[in-house]
Formats: sequence, C-alpha cells, structure tokens
Amino acid sequence: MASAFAIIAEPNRRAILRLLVSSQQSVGEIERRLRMPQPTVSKHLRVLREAGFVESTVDAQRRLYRLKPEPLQEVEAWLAPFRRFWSAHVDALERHLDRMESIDTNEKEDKEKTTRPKPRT
Amino acid sequence: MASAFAIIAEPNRRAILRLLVSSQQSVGEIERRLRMPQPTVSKHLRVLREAGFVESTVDAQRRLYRLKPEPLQEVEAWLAPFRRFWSAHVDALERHLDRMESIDTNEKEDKEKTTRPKPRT
DNA sequence: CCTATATATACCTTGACACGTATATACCAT
DNA sequence: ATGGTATATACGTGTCAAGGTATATATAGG
Repeated sequence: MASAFAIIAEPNRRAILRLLVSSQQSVGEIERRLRMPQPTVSKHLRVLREAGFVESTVDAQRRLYRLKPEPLQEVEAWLAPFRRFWSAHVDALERHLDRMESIDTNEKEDKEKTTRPKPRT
Repeated sequence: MASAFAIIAEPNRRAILRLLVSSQQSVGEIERRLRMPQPTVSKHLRVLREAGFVESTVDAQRRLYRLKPEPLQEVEAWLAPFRRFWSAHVDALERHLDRMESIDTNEKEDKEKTTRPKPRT
C-alpha cells in the first residue's frame, strides 16, 4: 500500500484532488476540465480510491467522485513539526513561490556545480 | 526539476527531513541515526539540496546539513485549500451521525444527484 | 608525502509507474 | 435485443528513480 506522499507525487492526481475540493465530479467532468484522456482519469481515480483519497457513488452510468479527508490529513500531520521551524522564514516563501511560478516548466540539469565550500566557525 | 511532492515521496528523504527539524546534522550522524548506507544518504541529500530542502556548510571533513523552509512551505500552501474542506467534512459527519443516531442500525445507500451533468458536445 | 577519515559520485541493475491504444463492462433508451 | 453513452481495465512500452558496490575527491594529521 503506497503512502499518501507517493500518491500526491503525481501532478495529474493533485489536479484531480484540487478539482474535487469544490464539489464532487463525474469522471467525464474531470476529463473535460483537466483535458485528460478518459483512461488516464479512471486509472488515477482508481489509485486515489484505493489509497482512500476519494470515494464514489453511482449515478446512472456516471460515477461521482468526492474527497475523503484522511490521507491528506496524514500529510498535514507529517508537516506539522516543520511549522514551528519555518515560522521565522515567512517572507522567504513568497520569493520562492514567485520563482516557481516564473520557472514552472523549466527543466535544467546541472552537472556538479553544487555547493561552494565556505569555512564555518 | 522535480516538484517538492516528488521529493518527499521517498521515505528515506522524509526521515532525513524529520531528523533535521531538531538541528543540523552531519552526513555521518544521519547515516548512523537512520542506519542507512552512506552513499544512500549522500545521494538523497543531493536530491534534497538541489530541490532546495536543505543547505550545507563545511566543517573540516564534515558537511553539516540543515533545513530550508521554502519547499515544504510550498506543500503547505497546496494543502491549505483542503483544510476548509476538512472542517466542513467534520461538521457534515457530525450532522450525519446525529441523524443516524435516531435511525441507528439502518443500512444506508446514498443515491443523491446533486450535480446534474450536461451531455458532452 | 602518506594515511585515515568523511563525503561525493559513477556504473549497473531492477522495479515501479505513467501513458496510449484497444477493448471490456455497465447502464440507459428505443 | 440494439445501439449509445459512461467508465473501467488489459496490455505493451518507455522512462526514471532507487539501491548496491566500487571508487573518487577533499581534508586533517603525522
């Protein structure tokens, strides 16, 4: 059984979860809104369902999927101890998110220029 | 460039991050505390460093790694919209349990059709 | 310089997984 | 039953990441 973290590592699954925050959706609605092939949607929904992120009810031929809270609360719980730590660095987040927004789809692979050693103490 | 979610999908990396919450650690300390082979530690630290989760400073032959807040704050930011849903869900659950309290041992099959999807084009 | 210690990287193998295409199943209507 | 719609699954394929082992780099001390 995969951890909640592995489940939300997949961008399409995160998109589905975000979409379901507002309200439950049928597979077709998800497919249309996220412009994702139907088998892809169904397969990701299956993963999400088996991991407890969503549940479904039948409505004629449709299946309506909606969120279940537990797995994301597990992530939340893991994240909790870090909050004390980063409360001192709030302003740094906005700069970081701005950078992420502008870079976004950029894929850059750097060779070995990692950390410049600097004497400490 | 992998997203923060992909980075924390790996259990060993989450363990390293948890360990660094308390204070900065050298590679050897991480290796010993988590009982993880040294190349494994170094490789995960490299991934964490390139993703901005940690930074290092040199102390003689040692490298001391410490947390950086931004990527986990990004996760936190993504998680935020779900928190409203959780509280709503808890409320709904309580109302539901109140209803079930009077009905008690009834089997429940829900067939609500709240959203009526339109046929596709 | 030589050795020991601490950390990083290279190479290989293996397994997981995401995607596309095709097909199967379920349900409704005529 | 037939056809149409909605969703699920099976299969083949390519990619990518994690682990293990061996080795390379850096630094301290004699």
